[in-house]
Amino acid sequence: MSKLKPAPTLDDVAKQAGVSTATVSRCINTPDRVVEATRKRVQSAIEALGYTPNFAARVMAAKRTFTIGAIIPTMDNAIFARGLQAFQEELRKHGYTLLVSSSAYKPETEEEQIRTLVARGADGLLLIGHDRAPHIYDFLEQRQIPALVAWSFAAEGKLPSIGFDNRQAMFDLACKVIGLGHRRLAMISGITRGNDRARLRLEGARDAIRHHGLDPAALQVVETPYEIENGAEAFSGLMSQDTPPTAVMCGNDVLAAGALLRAQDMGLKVPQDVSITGFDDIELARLLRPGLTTVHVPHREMGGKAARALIEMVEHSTPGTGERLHTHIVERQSLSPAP
Amino acid sequence: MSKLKPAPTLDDVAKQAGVSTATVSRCINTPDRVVEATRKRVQSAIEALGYTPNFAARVMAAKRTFTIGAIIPTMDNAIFARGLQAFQEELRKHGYTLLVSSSAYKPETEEEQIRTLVARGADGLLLIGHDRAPHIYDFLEQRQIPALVAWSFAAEGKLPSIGFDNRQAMFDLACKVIGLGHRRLAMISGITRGNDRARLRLEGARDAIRHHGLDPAALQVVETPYEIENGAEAFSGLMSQDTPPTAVMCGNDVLAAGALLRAQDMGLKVPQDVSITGFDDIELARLLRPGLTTVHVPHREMGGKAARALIEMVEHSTPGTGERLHTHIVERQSLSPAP
DNA sequence: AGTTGAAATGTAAGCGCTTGCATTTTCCAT
DNA sequence: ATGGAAAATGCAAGCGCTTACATTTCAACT
Repeated sequence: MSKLKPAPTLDDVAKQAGVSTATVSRCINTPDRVVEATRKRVQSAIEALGYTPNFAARVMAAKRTFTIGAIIPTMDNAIFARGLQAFQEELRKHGYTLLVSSSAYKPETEEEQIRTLVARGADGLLLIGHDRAPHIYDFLEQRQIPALVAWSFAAEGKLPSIGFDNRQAMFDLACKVIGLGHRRLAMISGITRGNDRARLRLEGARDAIRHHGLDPAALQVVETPYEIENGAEAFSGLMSQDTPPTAVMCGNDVLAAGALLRAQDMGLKVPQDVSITGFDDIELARLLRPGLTTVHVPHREMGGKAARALIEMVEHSTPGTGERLHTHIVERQSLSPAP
Repeated sequence: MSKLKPAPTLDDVAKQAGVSTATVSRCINTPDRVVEATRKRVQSAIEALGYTPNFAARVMAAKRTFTIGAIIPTMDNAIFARGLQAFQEELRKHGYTLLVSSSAYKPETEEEQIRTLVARGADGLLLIGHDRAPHIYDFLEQRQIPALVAWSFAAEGKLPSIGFDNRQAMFDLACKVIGLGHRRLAMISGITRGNDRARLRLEGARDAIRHHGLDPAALQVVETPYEIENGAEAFSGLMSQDTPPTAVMCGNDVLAAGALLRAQDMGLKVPQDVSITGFDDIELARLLRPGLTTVHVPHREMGGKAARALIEMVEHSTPGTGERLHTHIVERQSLSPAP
């Protein structure tokens, strides 16, 4: 019944204001290049018509989207939530919009998402970690898409990175565990294939074993996807051996939460019977009982700095500079001296 | 130094394959309208060139984006994570991409995001809850943008909704609390302004008070934003009164987690000294100790159904049909009979 | 009043794709 | 072989915007 007016266009506004489309465009994009009186007239035309610029058309004409894409391994748990939130907030301050997608920890999916985001005209990309097929880096370079890695710092990476030293951080934590007298250790690691953060964390733990002159066999390792249930399963597998570990280090807080939960279900007291540690210091770590001893990662700082660095790359076509952020151990109650 | 080839276009592919651009376009969009041999030739040209269609151009020409926008109040905690994940997965199955943004619980921001998403050509919109300024509904209608509400069911809403009955659910929970003998009750509610979920949950609790013939003053109410710290603060405020409540119902699990944590810090035993309940049944509810008694919301089901309903609306221009989903109380350890 | 350069505005050419319509090719029944 | 309908392909007009370049307007000087 009702007439369907199509969305108003620049032309409609121009006509209504009695100016050319170029002037309307300038009013929107470079207001100072238009005289006051005209600007006002255009402004009221815009309001009268309820005009909103068509994004796709603008992109086509201007070759800029003011959009930054980010591909994170998962949205499901809180690991990336705070850092990404900070990233988005900083972007917003500079007039950029964030497009997020998740790769579900699958390299193929990540590649597809990268292509999608590039096709959508992302001015820049935020990627997590350094491990990915070389041809992806080639693609990015060929297309001249500024990209930055976060959550993992590597001075000599293909892309600049803003992150921390996963290996060193886990090394420090493992040293602390060993220093507390633990000699039968286990690590519940994330899947290391295609995931340098997981791999480096595991390496860091191994470094510590070596550093303290312990038998490499003193560290049992289980690899499993980052999910609560998997942490729980891995934990019970580990603890139902004849001589179970006295400390279980987890590749991240989610896995640790699963372990902790399962420990309680098994009637094991943490930390009296077994110590558990995490990594990331997500909010959950503070909420669990006992509180989780873990590695604190400066998520918000990382997100904010990554945003600024990426914008710098996009706007000035600079190669971009990385930065190594500091982590520290947060001691709560889940780690204590070996029994 | 290196030559910067611009991204290959349809024209390049057409030239390389020796066909017209129309044929290349058809190869991509309607492969069955192109003969086998041609299709192969085009396909290899695409691969040889590393061609990716330009999204903005496609949108301009086709007036379709295969993009659905969603505006959620927050990404910061897990309240919307699972439902949204399911929503996205279902969308993906049907070839749609999800664009998410968060309004930070601010109506003005929500409106801005709606406009942005529409400008970006979203084929449809997912909104949370029914409370918003009428002119937003007018805008959506005028622009003919299919939109659906989730997380709150209302048969007579301006937009179809796929959600549950917040009021009834909280009523049921409150009845259970009262049935356990609690007579001094408190509710830590989310901010009700512009948030029908929060408002209806509070109403439900009040309904229960009335239903059991209790003095309305038997229910103390504190309104505070949905953040852990606020839940904690509200809780200590409530408990440091002369005759504190014996049961504190929280507007959601995040608030409840804060309350629980603070209770422990205050040396209060839950549920012996005070009972605490939540709402939503996010993962956290299961991880806390004691486990949180809460209202289970079928997040994944809701997300999946919302996606299907919205796609239906988009593709067939139907008005869309809502659905009321069922919730149920999950009993864990944080609620027990009054002391 | 007449110049003149700067500021404001207008003109129009694309940006890369889809799609209605026109044209050519294919293939079958005759 | 051949006519003709159906299938395949080509042609070209936009989609709504930005921006280089052309033109007009304006104000400040002679």
